Amino acid sequence: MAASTLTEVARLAGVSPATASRVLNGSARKPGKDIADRVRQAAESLGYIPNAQAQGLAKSSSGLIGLIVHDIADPYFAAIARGVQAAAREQRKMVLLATTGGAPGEEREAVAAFAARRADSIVIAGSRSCRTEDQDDNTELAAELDRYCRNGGRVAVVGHAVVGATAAEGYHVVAVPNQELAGALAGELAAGRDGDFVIIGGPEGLLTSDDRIRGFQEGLARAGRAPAEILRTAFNRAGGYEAGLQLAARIKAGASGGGEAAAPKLCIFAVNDVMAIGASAALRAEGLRIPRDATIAGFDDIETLRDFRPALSTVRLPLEEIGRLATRATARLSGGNDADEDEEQPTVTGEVTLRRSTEAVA
Amino acid sequence: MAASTLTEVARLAGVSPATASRVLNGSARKPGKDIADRVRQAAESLGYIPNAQAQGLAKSSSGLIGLIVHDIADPYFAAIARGVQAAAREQRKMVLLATTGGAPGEEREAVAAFAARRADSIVIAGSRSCRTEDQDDNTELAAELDRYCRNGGRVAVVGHAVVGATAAEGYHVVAVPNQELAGALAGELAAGRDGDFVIIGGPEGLLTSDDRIRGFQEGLARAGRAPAEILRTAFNRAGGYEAGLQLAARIKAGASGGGEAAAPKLCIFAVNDVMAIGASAALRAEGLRIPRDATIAGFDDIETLRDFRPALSTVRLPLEEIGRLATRATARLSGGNDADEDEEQPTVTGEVTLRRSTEAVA
DNA sequence: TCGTAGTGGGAATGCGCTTTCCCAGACCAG
DNA sequence: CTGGTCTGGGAAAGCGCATTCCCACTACGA
Repeated sequence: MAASTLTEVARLAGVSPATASRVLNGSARKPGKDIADRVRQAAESLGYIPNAQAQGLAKSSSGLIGLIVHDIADPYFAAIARGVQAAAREQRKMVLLATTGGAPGEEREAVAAFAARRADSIVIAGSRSCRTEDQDDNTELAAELDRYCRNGGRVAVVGHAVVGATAAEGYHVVAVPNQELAGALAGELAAGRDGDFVIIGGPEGLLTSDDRIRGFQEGLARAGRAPAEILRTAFNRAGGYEAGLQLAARIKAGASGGGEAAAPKLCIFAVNDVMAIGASAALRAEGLRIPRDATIAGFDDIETLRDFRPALSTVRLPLEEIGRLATRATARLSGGNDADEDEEQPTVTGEVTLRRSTEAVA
Repeated sequence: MAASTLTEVARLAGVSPATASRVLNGSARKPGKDIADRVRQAAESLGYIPNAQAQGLAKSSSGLIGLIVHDIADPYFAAIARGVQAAAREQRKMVLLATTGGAPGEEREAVAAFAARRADSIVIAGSRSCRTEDQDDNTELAAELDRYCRNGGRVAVVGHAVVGATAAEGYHVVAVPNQELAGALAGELAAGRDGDFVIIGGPEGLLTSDDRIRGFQEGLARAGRAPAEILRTAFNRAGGYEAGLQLAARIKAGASGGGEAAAPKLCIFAVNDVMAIGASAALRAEGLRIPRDATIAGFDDIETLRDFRPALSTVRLPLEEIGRLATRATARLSGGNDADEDEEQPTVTGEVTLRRSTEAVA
């Protein structure tokens, strides 16, 4: 038994398919009450479910929102996804998920797939990369997005514009003040502390990571501190762990080496919480304690990680809200005047959140 | 400029749409090489992207897999989602996401929406509920799923069959041995420990929670221990925290009250990791230490939570694998003989993982 | 030489729905 | 009573593609 069609419903109700369509799926024209009831009843008794594909074909709009993330199991993306999902529900749309591991090439494929499905809009989360090895893929990704926009699609990208994208119609960027916030964090950390700073960053060219690093250095400079050394590693827990091991060795060497009064403690800034947790685990595995032997801060304020001990100092980012904003941005139809559109853009703000992991121990 | 169509490509290449279709999208008939090249080139120059909606309409199959979870930001579901996504990619399909908060009513809506989109299959994750208040919704959900299956859809549900679902064709259940594993956990915890046990469980009627509770009690019984008291609370961190506060008060009362030799320590079993973490946080907030003042174990072995201190004893569940299995189960076409189908079903196993949080302190 | 199978391409139909266009009847003012 | 405007319903034309026929042509054996 195949799913029943509008035509069948119409026949059962004794009306034309046109009328059935008008009553079952919103239309400007409202058929008479008695007829409407008949149709609705027929639909009910047949268990009619409109074929969204056909509807999409006919109306050329699918009710789909494409979401591109690196990894849906990463709590950072999961939080954003929750926001996207919530906003999608507001718009009575469904979200199509694509995970790419962050590779621009796969992102391009995902965009193409979304375009093929005629997704009404696309939300791209996840750090943009401008590494030279990604250059070609980025160009293609930009071209694909461009085409998608020209064909009427709306896209929102979290953080940074896709490298090389020409600011087409319908292209939104939800700016995240990574740099400013990292600077503020550095400022607060620098106050009343005299040890050196070390940054555990992602691979060079990852825009989010680079912004946070740059901002942190700027903040340090403003506080009259020397720039921090930068350790490059993978942008995930494993990377943080690895860097943490290096630092642990260094700290232990410093502690045993210097007979002088307690060498000023190292303050570690990992460019995201997950890396910070990895680094903490490494330090702990090496027998070091936080904040006694070193202090550490992250970025993002991942919800799942808030129960960690020592509580991680970090920068709170309204991840879910970001997802929501991005999604909403793609929803604004070209109805209003363009000027308005730019004004209304709500802006994302974060908040430096100092916790135990960077406290001075008595 | 609208997206270009197959017809346009065909015209540019100087062939019929039929031929263009045959070369661009796999067909049994392979047109001649020269023609194929011409078509491909035309498609390339036009930036042709096939309209998946139209394809779906014509072939009546969408290349979509629907995934239903309670909350995508919950690491449990995020992990499963990752597996589903991976399996979907194997099948060259995309995943459509729906979050329901666990309400059967919303799950029904999601199934209907997936059916409307003609999703090829649906994967339902998340604990089934058999609370009386959900009874009606469950019935409707079951009916909806039934209809979906009858219309050729395949569905896989993680853990338990939807209450009231008639085992239709194409309905798979990925069994998770919650009960057995909880029993094993209880057994291992009971060995060499004499304090009382307390279970922090979800609301009565949540099947997953109930299974784990039942299994744990059985395990306790096998070990010759009295059944544990059960605290019912919300199936999330907040619930765990709340229960933790209660227990903390109780522990403190017991400690101060009894002048006798150290009252045997309480061992807490929270039916999932997130709740366990919540409970731990509550205990800590009340000045109690784990495992010194009480021991605690969870269930799931959520990846993000593994760096927690004290490391949480738990039962490792291959969440990602579960998502993958569920998705693959829906992929098996009715090609093979049915007998085979049942044999091959790979089975999910977990592993009791004792860590610091349940160690006996010296 | 003719007949037949086989090959490769095109015309046409339909997937299920929306929407424009058309038409019959109702209703009102003149 | 007639001409006009609404109103509400139906017919039909797509939306973009897959696919079933059908046909022209070639190749081959008899």
